Amino acid sequence: MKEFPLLRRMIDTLAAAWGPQGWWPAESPFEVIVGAILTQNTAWTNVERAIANVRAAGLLHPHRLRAVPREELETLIRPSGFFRQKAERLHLFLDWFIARFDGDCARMGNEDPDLLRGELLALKGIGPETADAILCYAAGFPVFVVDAYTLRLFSRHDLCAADARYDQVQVIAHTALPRDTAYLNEAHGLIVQAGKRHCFKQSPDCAGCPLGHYLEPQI
DNA sequence: GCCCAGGTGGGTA
DNA sequence: TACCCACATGGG
Repeated sequence: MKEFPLLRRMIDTLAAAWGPQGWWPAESPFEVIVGAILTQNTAWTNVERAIANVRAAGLLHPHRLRAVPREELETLIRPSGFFRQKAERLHLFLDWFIARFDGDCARMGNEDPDLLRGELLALKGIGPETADAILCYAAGFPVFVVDAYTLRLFSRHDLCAADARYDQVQVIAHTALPRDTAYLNEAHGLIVQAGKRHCFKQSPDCAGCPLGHYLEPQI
């Protein structure tokens, strides 16, 4: 495996080339949470349609969204796919979120992040990526979010095995990168951007990619 | 028509 | 632990 400092250089290279990413794409911390659940194994364009429906119905608020009947919620989020599961998951999350924080994202920031992560993971439908997205982008904790792009990029650059598990990949990021919310926030956004541009594979798409020189054949 | 997308949970060996 | 599968829509 390559040395972890490579990762720091890769992120800084992308940051210099592309500038601030303004990740996560949402207008409020609560919208981050809704998006994090709806985007599970789903293209973001479909999530946007679903969130637009929720917003248009005036339901992009914890208490109001919890009060919506299940079938109505399913109809609103249908474009994001897996709509039956996701409607249940949203309601289960909201039960906890309202009981625990009265639906106030800012109050999550006062908790111990490790304990909060454990509570989130205990909820049906909240796995490690969704939990970490909530911790970083809705609660403001310095947590790196691992996703499919991250695994592809890291394994392509020999930072981890192709079948590495979530926590292993996260440890690499937490070891190599500053434990700073703004930095880790940006790092994930840059990796998503790199993933969308197919920087994780050698192909004509890589022409002009800032990471091009990291893609030289490794002897 | 076919493959894939910013995952997760449940079942089985 | 390590697979396998269901879950559903929309775009390329």
